[in-house]
Amino acid sequence: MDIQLAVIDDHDLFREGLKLVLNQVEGLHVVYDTSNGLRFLEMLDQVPIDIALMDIDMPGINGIELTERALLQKPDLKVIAVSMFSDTGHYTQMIHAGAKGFVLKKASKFELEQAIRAVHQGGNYFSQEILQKMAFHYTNQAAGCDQLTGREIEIISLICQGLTSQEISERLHISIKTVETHRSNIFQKVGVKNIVGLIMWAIKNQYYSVQ
Amino acid sequence: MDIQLAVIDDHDLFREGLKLVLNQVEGLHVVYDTSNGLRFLEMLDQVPIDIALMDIDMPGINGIELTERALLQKPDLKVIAVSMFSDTGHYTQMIHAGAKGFVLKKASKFELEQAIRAVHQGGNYFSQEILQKMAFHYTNQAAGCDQLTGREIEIISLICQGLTSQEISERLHISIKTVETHRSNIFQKVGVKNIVGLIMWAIKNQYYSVQ
DNA sequence: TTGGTACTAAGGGTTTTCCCCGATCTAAAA
DNA sequence: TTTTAGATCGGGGAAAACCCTTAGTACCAA
Repeated sequence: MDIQLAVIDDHDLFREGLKLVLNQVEGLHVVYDTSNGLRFLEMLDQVPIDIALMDIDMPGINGIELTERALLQKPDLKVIAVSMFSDTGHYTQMIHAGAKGFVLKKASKFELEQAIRAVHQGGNYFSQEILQKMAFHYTNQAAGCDQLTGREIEIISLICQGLTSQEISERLHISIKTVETHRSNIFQKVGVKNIVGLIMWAIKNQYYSVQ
Repeated sequence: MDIQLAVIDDHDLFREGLKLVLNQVEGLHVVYDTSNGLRFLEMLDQVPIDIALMDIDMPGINGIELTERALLQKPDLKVIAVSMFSDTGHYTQMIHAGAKGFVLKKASKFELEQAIRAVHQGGNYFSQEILQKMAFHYTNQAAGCDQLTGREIEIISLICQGLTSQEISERLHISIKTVETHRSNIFQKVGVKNIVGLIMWAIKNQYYSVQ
């Protein structure tokens, strides 16, 4: 019996190509594909799907929320994230949502096949780049505090508004050194190396909106 | 006679899929594909290629420099950018380099086919999203604000990607002092006081896309 | 009571940003 | 031919960002 796959990705060209690539592989079969996450949820009970290959950044409902809702609806579904980005914000949220694998879009078809087979047999698969970031965060961090604290989120917002550390310290009536400490902690947690990366991360993860 | 296509993209999965999708289309034939820009330049004289479908963001030599060098080597080659991003920095540089078309990776295969046929007949093709941004900038520049030069737009794009002035100077093979001068001029023209303001401005005015 | 987490703070360092200033070269435009 | 705009490069300096380490306090929960 073939492994029954679904592809959820709003990029038509990529989705179309992925379907062709995977159907060429012995033992794999793409039985459903869509650009629309909500439509996927509707079809989930009607089409027999083993593994869903899911993009994260999509308009409307994103891959993280979609994974959560899909697993609530069908707990034995397996989800593999197939994403453009390997940043911490993306993969931690995806893992937390219940994804069993994370493969980058720049992967080869062999790697993707490997991920599918591993997850189908009840295992996990994470691409090398993700594993390295995990290891980095694991070793460089005092165990597991991956989530941002309230104060940190507050400071992210102020940084995104263009305030300097000096200005933030005045606004919050704390020392500039405290602000700098928070800043460093945020960079580490989020996995970026400077303010530009932080802003991009914050916008991507909706910690800050541009409009 | 089929239209002979080449695909240059470092994302294996996407390139593989694109090849399959295009070869399904009547009258199109992918005769060469690679993830390596320099190898493409070597093959350019040996394989008969009408149109190159080129990614922009690639490790090593990027799509912009690659387009310039390919057109120098084979002036009758036609280049269509197939990019993830539709920001001004990307498409202005690509047009300047000599690309005849610009299609997003989230396009449908029908749109890509349309672009290929238009360019093959000596025309241009730019996706709707690009055209709208062009119009947006055209009208906004008519409304009086200082106009940015090509180099300045290029540098805005690199700043938004998180590169320091040092890194930008290395990427563009110019002095760090030159980068700093451009930076100051950009701040003055745009009317912001630091890098955070610039990034917010760039995103708001669609000089850079977050996703 | 002990341990973990969050928030606070500081020292002391390097790197980068940001802001002056002036300057040369080239190509296009007037 | 002269002017102008764009790109290039430099010195010097103040401010801000960034990095690493250590540490006190308060609070909550096991």
